[in-house]
Amino acid sequence: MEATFRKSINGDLVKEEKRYNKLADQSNSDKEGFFENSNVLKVGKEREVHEDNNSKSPQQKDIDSDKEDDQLQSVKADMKEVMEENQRLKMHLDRIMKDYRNLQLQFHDIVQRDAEKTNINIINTRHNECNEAKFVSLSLGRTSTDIKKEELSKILSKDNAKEEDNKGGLTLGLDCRIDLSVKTTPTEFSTANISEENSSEEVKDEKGETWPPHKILKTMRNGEDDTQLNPSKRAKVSVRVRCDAPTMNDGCQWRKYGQKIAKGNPCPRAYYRCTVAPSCPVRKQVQRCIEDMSILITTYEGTHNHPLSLSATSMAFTTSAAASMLLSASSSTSESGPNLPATDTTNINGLNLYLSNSSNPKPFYLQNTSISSSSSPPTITLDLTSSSSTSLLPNHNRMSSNYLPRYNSSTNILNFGSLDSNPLLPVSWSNGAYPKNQEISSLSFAKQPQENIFQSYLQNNISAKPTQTLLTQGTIAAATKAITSDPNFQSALAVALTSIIGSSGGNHAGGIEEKSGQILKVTEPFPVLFSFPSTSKK
DNA sequence: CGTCTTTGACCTGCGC
DNA sequence: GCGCAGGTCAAAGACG
Repeated sequence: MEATFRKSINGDLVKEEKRYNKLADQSNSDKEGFFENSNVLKVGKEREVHEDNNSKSPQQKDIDSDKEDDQLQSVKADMKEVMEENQRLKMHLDRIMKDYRNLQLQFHDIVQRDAEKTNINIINTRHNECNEAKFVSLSLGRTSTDIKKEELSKILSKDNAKEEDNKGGLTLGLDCRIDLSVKTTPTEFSTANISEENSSEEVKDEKGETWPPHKILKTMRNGEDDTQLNPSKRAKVSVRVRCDAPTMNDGCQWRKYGQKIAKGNPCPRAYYRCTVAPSCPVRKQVQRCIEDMSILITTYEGTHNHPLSLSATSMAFTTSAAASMLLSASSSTSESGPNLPATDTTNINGLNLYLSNSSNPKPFYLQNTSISSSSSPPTITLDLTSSSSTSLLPNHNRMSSNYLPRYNSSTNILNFGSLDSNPLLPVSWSNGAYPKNQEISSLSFAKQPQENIFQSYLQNNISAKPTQTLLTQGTIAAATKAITSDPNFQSALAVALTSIIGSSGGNHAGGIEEKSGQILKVTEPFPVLFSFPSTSKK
Protein backbone atom coordinates (compact mmCIF):
# COMPACT_ATOMS: atom_id res chain seq x y z
CA MET A 1 0.00 0.00 0.00
CA GLU A 2 2.78 2.28 0.87
CA ALA A 3 4.38 1.62 -2.45
CA THR A 4 1.15 2.14 -4.28
CA PHE A 5 0.50 5.22 -2.30
CA ARG A 6 3.94 6.50 -2.93
CA LYS A 7 3.49 5.76 -6.59
CA SER A 8 0.29 7.68 -6.82
CA ILE A 9 1.63 10.62 -4.89
CA ASN A 10 4.89 10.51 -6.71
CA GLY A 11 2.98 10.22 -9.91
CA ASP A 12 1.28 13.46 -9.13
CA LEU A 13 4.57 15.00 -8.25
CA VAL A 14 6.11 13.70 -11.42
CA LYS A 15 3.21 15.12 -13.35
CA GLU A 16 3.70 18.42 -11.63
CA GLU A 17 7.40 18.30 -12.32
CA LYS A 18 6.69 17.46 -15.93
CA ARG A 19 4.31 20.33 -16.04
CA TYR A 20 6.95 22.50 -14.49
CA ASN A 21 9.57 21.33 -16.91
CA LYS A 22 7.17 21.77 -19.76
CA LEU A 23 6.53 25.30 -18.72
CA ALA A 24 10.21 25.86 -18.26
CA ASP A 25 10.87 24.37 -21.67
CA GLN A 26 8.14 26.45 -23.06
CA SER A 27 9.59 29.56 -21.56
CA ASN A 28 13.03 28.58 -22.77
CA SER A 29 11.74 27.75 -26.16
CA ASP A 30 9.89 30.96 -26.14
CA LYS A 31 13.06 32.74 -25.27
CA GLU A 32 15.10 30.68 -27.68
CA GLY A 33 12.46 31.03 -30.25
CA PHE A 34 12.52 34.68 -29.69
CA PHE A 35 16.27 34.84 -30.00
CA GLU A 36 16.24 32.28 -32.76
CA ASN A 37 13.78 34.30 -34.62
CA SER A 38 15.88 37.25 -33.88
CA ASN A 39 18.92 35.43 -35.16
CA VAL A 40 17.10 34.22 -38.15
CA LEU A 41 15.97 37.63 -38.67
CA LYS A 42 19.48 38.86 -38.15
CA VAL A 43 21.46 36.17 -39.94
CA GLY A 44 19.28 34.32 -42.33
CA LYS A 45 17.27 37.08 -43.55
CA GLU A 46 19.47 39.96 -43.12
CA ARG A 47 17.87 41.69 -45.91
CA GLU A 48 14.45 41.10 -44.66
CA VAL A 49 15.50 42.06 -41.20
CA HIS A 50 17.02 45.09 -42.53
CA GLU A 51 13.94 45.81 -44.48
CA ASP A 52 11.87 44.79 -41.52
CA ASN A 53 13.77 46.95 -39.13
CA ASN A 54 13.62 49.68 -41.54
CA SER A 55 9.96 49.18 -42.11
CA LYS A 56 9.15 49.13 -38.36
CA SER A 57 8.74 52.33 -36.55
CA PRO A 58 10.37 52.84 -33.09
CA GLN A 59 6.91 52.66 -31.53
CA GLN A 60 6.25 49.23 -33.01
CA LYS A 61 9.59 48.03 -31.69
CA ASP A 62 8.63 49.14 -28.22
CA ILE A 63 5.31 47.33 -28.47
CA ASP A 64 7.07 44.12 -29.54
CA SER A 65 9.55 44.26 -26.70
CA ASP A 66 6.70 44.94 -24.25
CA LYS A 67 4.90 41.86 -25.52
CA GLU A 68 7.99 39.77 -25.06
CA ASP A 69 8.43 41.09 -21.55
CA ASP A 70 4.84 40.27 -20.75
CA GLN A 71 5.30 36.76 -22.05
CA LEU A 72 8.39 36.30 -19.98
CA GLN A 73 6.70 37.63 -16.90
CA SER A 74 3.69 35.39 -17.30
CA VAL A 75 5.86 32.34 -17.87
CA LYS A 76 7.91 33.21 -14.82
CA ALA A 77 4.76 33.61 -12.79
CA ASP A 78 3.54 30.23 -13.99
CA MET A 79 6.82 28.65 -13.03
CA LYS A 80 6.66 30.19 -9.61
CA GLU A 81 3.12 28.90 -9.13
CA VAL A 82 4.07 25.42 -10.18
CA MET A 83 7.07 25.41 -7.91
CA GLU A 84 4.95 26.49 -4.98
CA GLU A 85 2.38 23.81 -5.77
CA ASN A 86 5.15 21.29 -5.97
CA GLN A 87 6.39 22.31 -2.55
CA ARG A 88 2.88 22.01 -1.13
CA LEU A 89 2.46 18.57 -2.60
CA LYS A 90 5.78 17.46 -1.21
CA MET A 91 4.82 18.69 2.22
CA HIS A 92 1.48 16.95 1.91
CA LEU A 93 3.18 13.73 0.94
CA ASP A 94 5.54 13.98 3.88
CA ARG A 95 2.68 14.53 6.27
CA ILE A 96 0.71 11.61 4.90
CA MET A 97 3.72 9.35 5.00
CA LYS A 98 4.34 10.35 8.58
CA ASP A 99 0.75 9.55 9.51
CA TYR A 100 0.97 6.26 7.71
CA ARG A 101 4.10 5.25 9.57
CA ASN A 102 2.57 6.22 12.86
CA LEU A 103 -0.49 4.11 12.15
CA GLN A 104 1.66 1.22 11.08
CA LEU A 105 3.66 1.42 14.29
CA GLN A 106 0.49 1.58 16.35
CA PHE A 107 -0.92 -1.44 14.60
CA HIS A 108 2.27 -3.34 15.13
CA ASP A 109 2.23 -2.51 18.83
CA ILE A 110 -1.34 -3.64 19.17
CA VAL A 111 -0.71 -6.90 17.43
CA GLN A 112 2.30 -7.54 19.58
CA ARG A 113 0.42 -6.73 22.75
CA ASP A 114 -2.38 -8.99 21.72
CA ALA A 115 0.02 -11.81 21.00
CA GLU A 116 1.44 -11.53 24.47
CA LYS A 117 -2.00 -11.54 26.01
CA THR A 118 -3.07 -14.42 23.83
CA ASN A 119 -0.13 -16.45 24.96
CA ILE A 120 -1.04 -15.75 28.56
CA ASN A 121 -4.60 -16.69 27.86
CA ILE A 122 -3.54 -19.91 26.23
CA ILE A 123 -1.61 -20.83 29.33
CA ASN A 124 -4.57 -19.96 31.49
CA THR A 125 -6.91 -21.86 29.25
CA ARG A 126 -4.79 -24.93 29.37
CA HIS A 127 -5.00 -24.80 33.13
CA ASN A 128 -8.74 -24.70 32.84
CA GLU A 129 -9.27 -27.17 30.07
CA CYS A 130 -12.32 -28.58 31.76
CA ASN A 131 -14.04 -25.25 31.61
CA GLU A 132 -16.02 -24.56 28.55
CA ALA A 133 -15.09 -21.55 26.53
CA LYS A 134 -16.98 -19.83 23.80
CA PHE A 135 -15.02 -18.58 20.88
CA VAL A 136 -15.61 -15.96 18.36
CA SER A 137 -13.60 -15.62 15.23
CA LEU A 138 -13.80 -12.33 13.45
CA SER A 139 -11.69 -13.23 10.52
CA LEU A 140 -14.18 -12.45 7.80
CA GLY A 141 -13.24 -15.27 5.58
CA ARG A 142 -9.66 -15.44 6.51
CA THR A 143 -8.83 -17.37 9.55
CA SER A 144 -6.28 -17.39 12.19
CA THR A 145 -3.59 -19.51 13.55
CA ASP A 146 -1.71 -19.46 16.70
CA ILE A 147 0.44 -16.60 15.66
CA LYS A 148 3.57 -16.52 17.66
CA LYS A 149 4.91 -13.26 18.77
CA GLU A 150 8.00 -13.42 16.67
CA GLU A 151 6.00 -14.45 13.65
CA LEU A 152 3.96 -11.30 13.77
CA SER A 153 6.73 -9.13 12.56
CA LYS A 154 7.39 -11.61 9.79
CA ILE A 155 3.77 -11.56 8.81
CA LEU A 156 3.76 -7.83 8.86
CA SER A 157 6.86 -7.63 6.82
CA LYS A 158 5.49 -10.23 4.45
CA ASP A 159 2.34 -8.26 4.07
CA ASN A 160 4.37 -5.21 3.40
CA ALA A 161 6.34 -7.10 0.83
CA LYS A 162 3.11 -8.28 -0.75
CA GLU A 163 1.90 -4.76 -0.81
CA GLU A 164 5.08 -3.74 -2.48
CA ASP A 165 4.40 -6.32 -5.12
CA ASN A 166 0.78 -5.61 -5.38
CA LYS A 167 0.59 -2.89 -7.94
CA GLY A 168 -2.38 -0.85 -7.11
CA GLY A 169 -4.46 -3.78 -5.96
CA LEU A 170 -6.45 -3.11 -2.88
CA THR A 171 -6.55 -5.86 -0.35
CA LEU A 172 -9.21 -5.85 2.27
CA GLY A 173 -7.34 -5.47 5.48
CA LEU A 174 -9.97 -6.91 7.74
CA ASP A 175 -8.14 -10.14 8.04
CA CYS A 176 -6.79 -9.52 11.48
CA ARG A 177 -6.28 -13.00 12.66
CA ILE A 178 -7.69 -13.89 15.98
CA ASP A 179 -7.33 -17.30 17.29
CA LEU A 180 -6.93 -19.18 20.41
CA SER A 181 -5.58 -22.37 19.09
CA VAL A 182 -5.74 -24.36 22.18
CA LYS A 183 -7.06 -27.76 22.86
CA THR A 184 -10.75 -27.30 22.77
CA THR A 185 -13.59 -28.83 24.54
CA PRO A 186 -16.26 -30.52 22.47
CA THR A 187 -18.47 -27.49 22.66
CA GLU A 188 -15.91 -25.23 21.14
CA PHE A 189 -15.58 -24.58 17.47
CA SER A 190 -12.57 -26.70 17.16
CA THR A 191 -13.15 -27.40 13.52
CA ALA A 192 -12.58 -23.81 12.70
CA ASN A 193 -9.30 -23.83 14.49
CA ILE A 194 -8.28 -27.03 12.84
CA SER A 195 -9.05 -25.81 9.43
CA GLU A 196 -7.26 -22.66 10.21
CA GLU A 197 -4.21 -24.58 11.17
CA ASN A 198 -4.46 -26.60 8.03
CA SER A 199 -5.30 -23.76 5.82
CA SER A 200 -2.51 -21.67 7.08
CA GLU A 201 0.05 -24.38 6.90
CA GLU A 202 3.01 -23.71 4.75
CA VAL A 203 2.42 -24.80 1.23
CA LYS A 204 6.09 -25.43 0.94
CA ASP A 205 7.94 -28.20 2.60
CA GLU A 206 11.33 -28.04 4.22
CA LYS A 207 13.02 -28.11 0.85
CA GLY A 208 11.01 -25.16 -0.25
CA GLU A 209 9.17 -27.32 -2.74
CA THR A 210 5.71 -26.18 -3.56
CA TRP A 211 3.12 -28.83 -3.10
CA PRO A 212 0.09 -29.24 -5.31
CA PRO A 213 -3.24 -28.98 -3.53
CA HIS A 214 -3.97 -32.70 -3.56
CA LYS A 215 -0.62 -33.43 -1.96
CA ILE A 216 -1.35 -30.88 0.72
CA LEU A 217 -4.72 -32.44 1.31
CA LYS A 218 -3.19 -35.86 1.62
CA THR A 219 -0.69 -34.53 4.09
CA MET A 220 -3.43 -32.82 5.97
CA ARG A 221 -5.33 -36.05 6.10
CA ASN A 222 -2.37 -37.84 7.57
CA GLY A 223 -1.73 -35.27 10.20
CA GLU A 224 -5.22 -34.47 11.32
CA ASP A 225 -6.59 -35.11 14.74
CA ASP A 226 -9.77 -36.62 15.97
CA THR A 227 -11.93 -33.57 15.92
CA GLN A 228 -11.41 -33.20 12.27
CA LEU A 229 -12.57 -36.68 11.66
CA ASN A 230 -15.72 -36.08 13.56
CA PRO A 231 -18.29 -35.13 10.96
CA SER A 232 -20.62 -33.71 13.52
CA LYS A 233 -18.18 -30.89 14.07
CA ARG A 234 -18.09 -29.89 10.45
CA ALA A 235 -20.59 -27.37 9.36
CA LYS A 236 -21.78 -26.59 5.88
CA VAL A 237 -23.69 -23.65 4.64
CA SER A 238 -26.10 -24.11 1.78
CA VAL A 239 -27.38 -21.21 -0.22
CA ARG A 240 -30.45 -21.62 -2.37
CA VAL A 241 -30.81 -19.09 -5.14
CA ARG A 242 -32.71 -18.88 -8.37
CA CYS A 243 -30.05 -18.97 -11.01
CA ASP A 244 -29.98 -20.02 -14.63
CA ALA A 245 -26.23 -20.14 -14.83
CA PRO A 246 -24.39 -23.36 -13.95
CA THR A 247 -23.03 -21.69 -10.85
CA MET A 248 -23.58 -18.41 -9.14
CA ASN A 249 -20.97 -15.72 -9.00
CA ASP A 250 -19.92 -15.43 -5.38
CA GLY A 251 -16.71 -13.55 -5.95
CA CYS A 252 -14.34 -16.47 -5.68
CA GLN A 253 -12.55 -18.47 -8.31
CA TRP A 254 -13.50 -22.11 -8.41
CA ARG A 255 -12.20 -25.12 -10.19
CA LYS A 256 -14.43 -28.05 -10.85
CA TYR A 257 -12.90 -31.28 -9.70
CA GLY A 258 -15.70 -33.73 -9.82
CA GLN A 259 -19.27 -34.45 -10.63
CA LYS A 260 -21.60 -37.08 -9.31
CA ILE A 261 -25.18 -38.13 -9.70
CA ALA A 262 -26.40 -38.12 -6.16
CA LYS A 263 -29.10 -40.47 -5.05
CA GLY A 264 -32.56 -38.96 -5.18
CA ASN A 265 -31.67 -36.18 -7.57
CA PRO A 266 -31.15 -36.79 -11.28
CA CYS A 267 -29.30 -33.51 -11.54
CA PRO A 268 -25.59 -34.06 -11.18
CA ARG A 269 -23.83 -32.55 -8.22
CA ALA A 270 -20.71 -30.64 -9.15
CA TYR A 271 -17.76 -30.30 -6.83
CA TYR A 272 -15.69 -27.15 -6.90
CA ARG A 273 -12.53 -26.18 -5.12
CA CYS A 274 -11.42 -22.63 -4.41
CA THR A 275 -8.47 -21.73 -6.61
CA VAL A 276 -7.79 -18.24 -5.37
CA ALA A 277 -4.98 -19.70 -3.29
CA PRO A 278 -3.46 -23.09 -4.04
CA SER A 279 -3.78 -24.21 -0.45
CA CYS A 280 -7.27 -22.92 0.13
CA PRO A 281 -9.36 -25.74 1.57
CA VAL A 282 -12.72 -24.26 0.73
CA ARG A 283 -14.98 -26.37 -1.42
CA LYS A 284 -18.45 -26.02 -2.68
CA GLN A 285 -21.02 -28.33 -4.11
CA VAL A 286 -23.47 -27.10 -6.67
CA GLN A 287 -26.64 -28.93 -7.47
CA ARG A 288 -30.01 -28.09 -8.95
CA CYS A 289 -33.02 -28.50 -6.75
CA ILE A 290 -35.04 -31.49 -7.82
CA GLU A 291 -38.31 -29.73 -7.05
CA ASP A 292 -37.47 -26.58 -8.92
CA MET A 293 -34.74 -26.82 -11.51
CA SER A 294 -34.31 -23.08 -11.54
CA ILE A 295 -33.07 -23.18 -7.98
CA LEU A 296 -29.39 -23.68 -7.50
CA ILE A 297 -28.20 -25.11 -4.22
CA THR A 298 -24.64 -24.19 -3.39
CA THR A 299 -23.07 -25.73 -0.35
CA TYR A 300 -19.93 -24.17 1.05
CA GLU A 301 -17.48 -25.94 3.27
CA GLY A 302 -14.18 -24.80 4.69
CA THR A 303 -12.37 -21.60 5.50
CA HIS A 304 -10.61 -19.37 3.05
CA ASN A 305 -6.98 -18.82 3.95
CA HIS A 306 -6.38 -15.93 1.65
CA PRO A 307 -7.66 -12.41 1.15
CA LEU A 308 -11.02 -12.23 -0.46
CA SER A 309 -12.55 -9.84 -2.87
CA LEU A 310 -15.34 -7.68 -1.56
CA SER A 311 -18.05 -9.84 -2.97
CA ALA A 312 -16.38 -13.01 -1.82
CA THR A 313 -15.93 -11.54 1.61
CA SER A 314 -19.60 -10.79 1.66
CA MET A 315 -20.45 -14.36 0.89
CA ALA A 316 -17.93 -15.64 3.38
CA PHE A 317 -19.28 -13.32 5.98
CA THR A 318 -22.90 -14.20 5.50
CA THR A 319 -22.38 -17.90 5.26
CA SER A 320 -20.08 -17.95 8.24
CA ALA A 321 -22.54 -15.93 10.25
CA ALA A 322 -25.11 -18.56 9.40
CA ALA A 323 -22.65 -21.28 10.24
CA SER A 324 -21.93 -19.68 13.54
CA MET A 325 -25.59 -19.78 14.39
CA LEU A 326 -25.69 -23.37 13.33
CA LEU A 327 -22.69 -24.30 15.38
CA SER A 328 -24.01 -22.35 18.28
CA ALA A 329 -27.33 -24.07 17.99
CA SER A 330 -25.63 -27.38 17.51
CA SER A 331 -23.60 -27.10 20.64
CA SER A 332 -26.56 -25.84 22.56
CA THR A 333 -29.08 -28.41 21.44
CA SER A 334 -26.72 -31.27 21.72
CA GLU A 335 -26.80 -30.74 25.41
CA SER A 336 -30.48 -31.41 25.45
CA GLY A 337 -29.90 -34.95 24.38
CA PRO A 338 -29.39 -36.97 21.27
CA ASN A 339 -32.83 -38.46 21.10
CA LEU A 340 -34.74 -35.53 19.80
CA PRO A 341 -36.40 -36.24 16.51
CA ALA A 342 -34.76 -34.54 13.62
CA THR A 343 -37.89 -32.70 12.64
CA ASP A 344 -38.70 -31.43 16.04
CA THR A 345 -39.03 -27.79 16.81
CA THR A 346 -36.26 -26.91 19.14
CA ASN A 347 -35.57 -23.80 21.03
CA ILE A 348 -32.02 -22.92 20.35
CA ASN A 349 -30.62 -20.11 22.37
CA GLY A 350 -33.96 -18.48 22.27
CA LEU A 351 -34.29 -19.01 18.57
CA ASN A 352 -37.11 -21.24 17.53
CA LEU A 353 -35.87 -23.10 14.54
CA TYR A 354 -37.20 -26.09 12.75
CA LEU A 355 -34.91 -28.97 12.41
CA SER A 356 -35.41 -31.23 9.50
CA ASN A 357 -33.71 -33.90 7.54
CA SER A 358 -32.22 -33.29 4.17
CA SER A 359 -34.96 -35.09 2.31
CA ASN A 360 -37.41 -32.51 3.35
CA PRO A 361 -35.67 -29.23 3.11
CA LYS A 362 -37.30 -26.19 4.60
CA PRO A 363 -36.59 -22.65 3.51
CA PHE A 364 -34.55 -22.08 6.61
CA TYR A 365 -33.66 -24.93 8.74
CA LEU A 366 -31.00 -26.53 10.79
CA GLN A 367 -29.92 -29.98 10.06
CA ASN A 368 -28.42 -30.84 13.34
CA THR A 369 -26.89 -34.25 13.58
CA SER A 370 -25.87 -33.87 17.13
CA ILE A 371 -29.54 -34.06 17.79
CA SER A 372 -30.53 -36.69 15.32
CA SER A 373 -27.41 -38.76 15.79
CA SER A 374 -27.01 -38.72 12.09
CA SER A 375 -23.57 -39.02 10.63
CA SER A 376 -23.94 -36.20 8.17
CA PRO A 377 -22.39 -32.89 9.05
CA PRO A 378 -24.60 -30.08 10.29
CA THR A 379 -25.83 -27.91 7.51
CA ILE A 380 -27.53 -24.59 7.53
CA THR A 381 -29.50 -23.53 4.50
CA LEU A 382 -30.16 -19.96 3.47
CA ASP A 383 -33.03 -19.70 1.05
CA LEU A 384 -32.59 -16.67 -1.14
CA THR A 385 -35.09 -17.78 -3.73
CA SER A 386 -37.97 -15.75 -2.38
CA SER A 387 -38.31 -12.26 -3.74
CA SER A 388 -40.32 -10.80 -0.91
CA SER A 389 -38.82 -11.87 2.30
CA THR A 390 -40.40 -9.44 4.65
CA SER A 391 -43.92 -10.62 5.10
CA LEU A 392 -43.62 -10.44 8.83
CA LEU A 393 -42.78 -7.53 11.01
CA PRO A 394 -43.90 -4.79 8.68
CA ASN A 395 -42.29 -2.19 10.86
CA HIS A 396 -38.93 -3.60 10.00
CA ASN A 397 -39.50 -4.29 6.37
CA ARG A 398 -37.00 -1.80 5.17
CA MET A 399 -34.36 -2.94 7.55
CA SER A 400 -34.74 -6.58 6.90
CA SER A 401 -34.85 -6.18 3.18
CA ASN A 402 -31.57 -4.40 3.39
CA TYR A 403 -30.04 -6.91 5.68
CA LEU A 404 -30.86 -9.92 3.62
CA PRO A 405 -28.68 -10.96 0.76
CA ARG A 406 -30.26 -10.93 -2.62
CA TYR A 407 -29.31 -12.76 -5.70
CA ASN A 408 -29.45 -10.90 -8.93
CA SER A 409 -30.20 -13.52 -11.52
CA SER A 410 -29.54 -11.16 -14.39
CA THR A 411 -26.05 -10.31 -13.26
CA ASN A 412 -25.54 -13.67 -11.62
CA ILE A 413 -24.16 -11.96 -8.59
CA LEU A 414 -25.12 -12.43 -5.01
CA ASN A 415 -25.75 -9.08 -3.42
CA PHE A 416 -25.39 -8.54 0.29
CA GLY A 417 -25.79 -4.83 0.21
CA SER A 418 -28.74 -2.56 0.12
CA LEU A 419 -31.21 -2.54 -2.66
CA ASP A 420 -29.71 0.42 -4.35
CA SER A 421 -26.17 -0.67 -3.96
CA ASN A 422 -23.93 -1.42 -6.80
CA PRO A 423 -24.25 -5.10 -7.60
CA LEU A 424 -20.61 -5.26 -8.38
CA LEU A 425 -19.83 -4.16 -4.87
CA PRO A 426 -22.13 -6.26 -2.78
CA VAL A 427 -20.83 -5.00 0.48
CA SER A 428 -19.36 -1.72 1.31
CA TRP A 429 -17.24 -1.68 4.39
CA SER A 430 -17.68 1.98 4.73
CA ASN A 431 -20.76 3.56 6.03
CA GLY A 432 -22.04 7.03 6.21
CA ALA A 433 -22.90 6.41 9.82
CA TYR A 434 -19.44 5.33 10.61
CA PRO A 435 -17.70 7.71 12.96
CA LYS A 436 -15.03 9.78 11.40
CA ASN A 437 -11.51 9.98 12.70
CA GLN A 438 -11.52 6.32 13.54
CA GLU A 439 -8.44 4.50 12.57
CA ILE A 440 -10.48 1.80 10.93
CA SER A 441 -11.92 4.33 8.58
CA SER A 442 -8.87 3.84 6.50
CA LEU A 443 -10.29 0.49 5.61
CA SER A 444 -13.17 1.97 3.74
CA PHE A 445 -13.03 1.09 0.11
CA ALA A 446 -16.46 1.67 -1.27
CA LYS A 447 -18.50 4.76 -1.08
CA GLN A 448 -22.10 3.77 -1.18
CA PRO A 449 -23.80 4.25 2.15
CA GLN A 450 -25.40 1.02 3.06
CA GLU A 451 -27.47 -0.46 5.77
CA ASN A 452 -26.10 -3.89 6.02
CA ILE A 453 -26.64 -5.18 9.48
CA PHE A 454 -23.45 -7.10 9.65
CA GLN A 455 -21.21 -4.38 8.40
CA SER A 456 -22.81 -1.69 10.46
CA TYR A 457 -22.71 -3.93 13.44
CA LEU A 458 -19.11 -4.70 12.91
CA GLN A 459 -18.36 -1.08 12.49
CA ASN A 460 -20.25 0.00 15.53
CA ASN A 461 -19.27 -2.73 17.88
CA ILE A 462 -16.06 -4.20 16.72
CA SER A 463 -14.23 -2.24 14.14
CA ALA A 464 -14.81 1.04 15.86
CA LYS A 465 -12.41 0.10 18.61
CA PRO A 466 -9.82 -1.95 16.90
CA THR A 467 -6.84 -0.60 18.70
CA GLN A 468 -8.12 -1.15 22.15
CA THR A 469 -9.67 -4.50 22.45
CA LEU A 470 -10.35 -6.28 19.22
CA LEU A 471 -7.43 -8.59 19.31
CA THR A 472 -7.55 -9.78 22.83
CA GLN A 473 -9.46 -12.63 24.27
CA GLY A 474 -11.13 -10.20 26.57
CA THR A 475 -12.16 -8.38 23.50
CA ILE A 476 -13.48 -11.52 22.00
CA ALA A 477 -15.62 -12.11 25.00
CA ALA A 478 -16.59 -8.47 25.00
CA ALA A 479 -17.37 -8.56 21.32
CA THR A 480 -19.42 -11.70 21.75
CA LYS A 481 -21.27 -10.12 24.56
CA ALA A 482 -21.70 -6.89 22.70
CA ILE A 483 -22.92 -8.63 19.60
CA THR A 484 -25.33 -10.84 21.38
CA SER A 485 -26.58 -8.33 23.86
CA ASP A 486 -27.00 -5.45 21.50
CA PRO A 487 -30.73 -5.08 20.96
CA ASN A 488 -30.13 -3.67 17.53
CA PHE A 489 -28.29 -6.72 16.47
CA GLN A 490 -30.80 -8.99 18.07
CA SER A 491 -33.74 -7.33 16.48
CA ALA A 492 -32.04 -7.11 13.15
CA LEU A 493 -31.05 -10.74 13.28
CA ALA A 494 -34.53 -11.65 14.34
CA VAL A 495 -35.93 -9.69 11.45
CA ALA A 496 -33.55 -11.32 9.05
CA LEU A 497 -34.32 -14.82 10.26
CA THR A 498 -37.99 -14.13 10.45
CA SER A 499 -37.91 -12.78 6.98
CA ILE A 500 -36.22 -15.86 5.70
CA ILE A 501 -38.58 -18.15 7.50
CA GLY A 502 -41.59 -16.02 6.90
CA SER A 503 -40.96 -15.91 3.20
CA SER A 504 -41.35 -19.61 2.94
CA GLY A 505 -45.08 -19.58 3.17
CA GLY A 506 -45.96 -18.73 6.69
CA ASN A 507 -46.62 -22.18 8.05
CA HIS A 508 -43.37 -22.47 9.85
CA ALA A 509 -43.35 -18.91 10.94
CA GLY A 510 -46.84 -19.37 12.21
CA GLY A 511 -45.70 -22.32 14.16
CA ILE A 512 -42.98 -20.27 15.63
CA GLU A 513 -45.34 -17.58 16.57
CA GLU A 514 -47.72 -20.01 18.16
CA LYS A 515 -45.14 -21.86 20.07
CA SER A 516 -42.89 -19.14 21.21
CA GLY A 517 -45.28 -16.27 21.48
CA GLN A 518 -42.55 -14.03 20.22
CA ILE A 519 -40.96 -14.11 16.87
CA LEU A 520 -37.43 -15.31 16.95
CA LYS A 521 -36.43 -13.19 19.82
CA VAL A 522 -32.85 -13.75 20.73
CA THR A 523 -32.98 -14.13 24.42
CA GLU A 524 -29.54 -15.43 25.13
CA PRO A 525 -26.12 -14.64 23.91
CA PHE A 526 -24.70 -17.05 21.42
CA PRO A 527 -21.21 -17.34 20.12
CA VAL A 528 -20.53 -15.88 16.74
CA LEU A 529 -18.09 -17.31 14.31
CA PHE A 530 -17.24 -15.00 11.51
CA SER A 531 -15.44 -17.52 9.45
CA PHE A 532 -16.34 -20.45 7.40
CA PRO A 533 -16.84 -23.66 9.17
CA SER A 534 -13.85 -25.79 8.64
CA THR A 535 -13.26 -28.34 6.01
CA SER A 536 -12.82 -31.72 7.44
CA LYS A 537 -11.07 -34.39 5.49
CA LYS A 538 -11.92 -37.99 5.49
C1' DC B 1 1.24 -24.99 -24.23
C1' DG B 2 -1.14 -24.13 -20.10
C1' DT B 3 -5.51 -24.26 -17.95
C1' DC B 4 -9.87 -26.11 -17.20
C1' DT B 5 -13.52 -29.62 -17.63
C1' DT B 6 -15.03 -34.23 -18.08
C1' DT B 7 -15.49 -38.73 -16.46
C1' DG B 8 -14.38 -43.32 -14.99
C1' DA B 9 -11.89 -45.29 -11.25
C1' DC B 10 -10.81 -45.35 -6.67
C1' DC B 11 -11.28 -44.47 -1.65
C1' DT B 12 -13.86 -44.14 2.54
C1' DG B 13 -17.61 -44.37 5.69
C1' DC B 14 -21.81 -46.39 6.90
C1' DG B 15 -25.64 -49.63 7.20
C1' DC B 16 -27.07 -54.23 6.93
C1' DG C 1 -17.72 -58.76 4.89
C1' DC C 2 -20.40 -56.76 1.35
C1' DG C 3 -22.78 -53.31 -1.09
C1' DC C 4 -24.04 -48.63 -1.55
C1' DA C 5 -23.41 -43.78 -1.74
C1' DG C 6 -20.73 -39.73 -1.36
C1' DG C 7 -16.53 -37.68 -2.24
C1' DT C 8 -12.02 -37.33 -4.56
C1' DC C 9 -8.38 -38.35 -7.86
C1' DA C 10 -6.21 -38.13 -12.12
C1' DA C 11 -5.86 -39.14 -17.04
C1' DA C 12 -7.71 -37.57 -21.23
C1' DG C 13 -9.71 -34.27 -23.96
C1' DA C 14 -11.31 -29.50 -24.97
C1' DC C 15 -10.32 -24.87 -25.31
C1' DG C 16 -8.16 -20.41 -25.78
